[in-house]
Amino acid sequence: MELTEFGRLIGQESRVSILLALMGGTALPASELAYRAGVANQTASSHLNELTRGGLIRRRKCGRYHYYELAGGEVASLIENLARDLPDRKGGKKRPRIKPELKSARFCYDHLAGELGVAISRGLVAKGALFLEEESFRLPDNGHRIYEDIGMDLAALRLKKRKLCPRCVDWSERLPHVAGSFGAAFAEKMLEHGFIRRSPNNRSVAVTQAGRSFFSEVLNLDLSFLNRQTAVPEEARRDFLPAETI
Amino acid sequence: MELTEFGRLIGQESRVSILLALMGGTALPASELAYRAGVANQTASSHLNELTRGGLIRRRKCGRYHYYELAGGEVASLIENLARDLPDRKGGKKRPRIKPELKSARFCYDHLAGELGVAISRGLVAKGALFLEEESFRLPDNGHRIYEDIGMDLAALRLKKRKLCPRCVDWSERLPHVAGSFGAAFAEKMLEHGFIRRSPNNRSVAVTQAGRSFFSEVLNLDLSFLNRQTAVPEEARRDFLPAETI
DNA sequence: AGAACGTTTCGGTGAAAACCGAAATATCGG
DNA sequence: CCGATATTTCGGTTTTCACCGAAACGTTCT
Repeated sequence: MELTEFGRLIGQESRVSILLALMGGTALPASELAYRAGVANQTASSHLNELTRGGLIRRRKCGRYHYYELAGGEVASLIENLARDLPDRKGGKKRPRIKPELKSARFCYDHLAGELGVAISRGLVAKGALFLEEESFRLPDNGHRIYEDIGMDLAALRLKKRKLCPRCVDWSERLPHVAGSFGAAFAEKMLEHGFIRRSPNNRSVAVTQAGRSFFSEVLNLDLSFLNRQTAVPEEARRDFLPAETI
Repeated sequence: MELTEFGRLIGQESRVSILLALMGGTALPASELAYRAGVANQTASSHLNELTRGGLIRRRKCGRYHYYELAGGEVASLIENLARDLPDRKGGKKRPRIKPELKSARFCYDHLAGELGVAISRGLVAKGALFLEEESFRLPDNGHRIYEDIGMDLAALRLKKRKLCPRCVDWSERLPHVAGSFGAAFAEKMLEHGFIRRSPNNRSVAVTQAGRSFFSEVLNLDLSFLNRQTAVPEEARRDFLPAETI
């Protein structure tokens, strides 16, 4: 894509809202995206069309529903990296505050990011279950007890053509955490075991009681950052969604 | 800055032309930028205003001339990285061809990039005058004969607060080369010694005969990539500047 | 088949903004 | 001080495009 073309696409609030809504990696139907962007369905439809033509998102039809999703992990990291590296305007107003629940734990496309994502990667490294290398992480050749215990099949992951465990430098934390097929599979396992739960509203993630035990006992993580925010006991699907800040 | 705001700024051909014209790191007067963008001075002036307010460029007044330049190396790498990572539109037209003279050797803000930049960094590493590390390069503690011979003062560079020799992953080559205060000082020395010459039209760089000797004899570089393009014996300031592709 | 629903296409409106001519401002060189 | 040059500000025109109402299209449900 052209630089100008890309700029035009992300130079408009509604389209950015759509992209940010998709940053969690889940596909969403057109009307939901229209709702989150705060525009009529027709308007969103044309935006979705442009984003698709630009190669940033793609469409999966499912009956009468049209699900849209990011065109790939590269697009997600492109946007995250961009948001991370934008210069602070000198005299002007500073960057808007990051939502606390996004800062502490969120999905970055298909793997975990935020303080939790960084902490997990650190914990795995500390346990010798992951090695920090120059461009990416590396998994131990013989696997690791931790992965067996949660039922991950590393051999299957190695066969995929996708990068196994590249480093992703966090937008909010500016620290590396593990991405790629391993990062995605690990996050998936965390969901399966009920250690984390996705928010229905955005890409933030809540750590369950079982998750707290797992992370603190198996990975020795310090989860104090989770207590900073006032705990919301039961998160309901909100009818009004405030505009997403990345 | 805001994601949307940034997108709006680079979502317009004239403003992108201005930014690309400044990517070489040299400050240019307003009228020159208007000329390169192909718009009237008044139009360029308003664009320059917006880019300045967005923190992407800054102004240095010099008498009746107003010189504009990129706000810093971070902005340059932001744009280079962005251009590098943009997705290819699937069915659509592919990315425009890179100009050969930009591909082979160019300035990236204040250091050398392109095939020449990558080759130099490689050559320095091969000579033991530079070490490739995780996030950045490293210089030998005792300096190196090469730097003495070209008159570089490494001690002075170490005192600057700017990063000494970070890695910059090339937009066209997708390979690391050396940036930072060292990268800038090295490029400056190459200019001083007449090993390279800047194009007056864009940020491309020509290697002189003396430069060829230096690079091939001192750094053992294979400079065959310089012969791919039809040599332009004397590059004149062109009156008509074709639109810059990044 | 017909109603209901999600989505897209079409057409028109209104607002934003890219652009330039003219005039204002600032500096330089006599 | 005056004319020349570089740049910006102001005003007005034109283009672009975000937006939504209405209608068309496709799928599901009954």
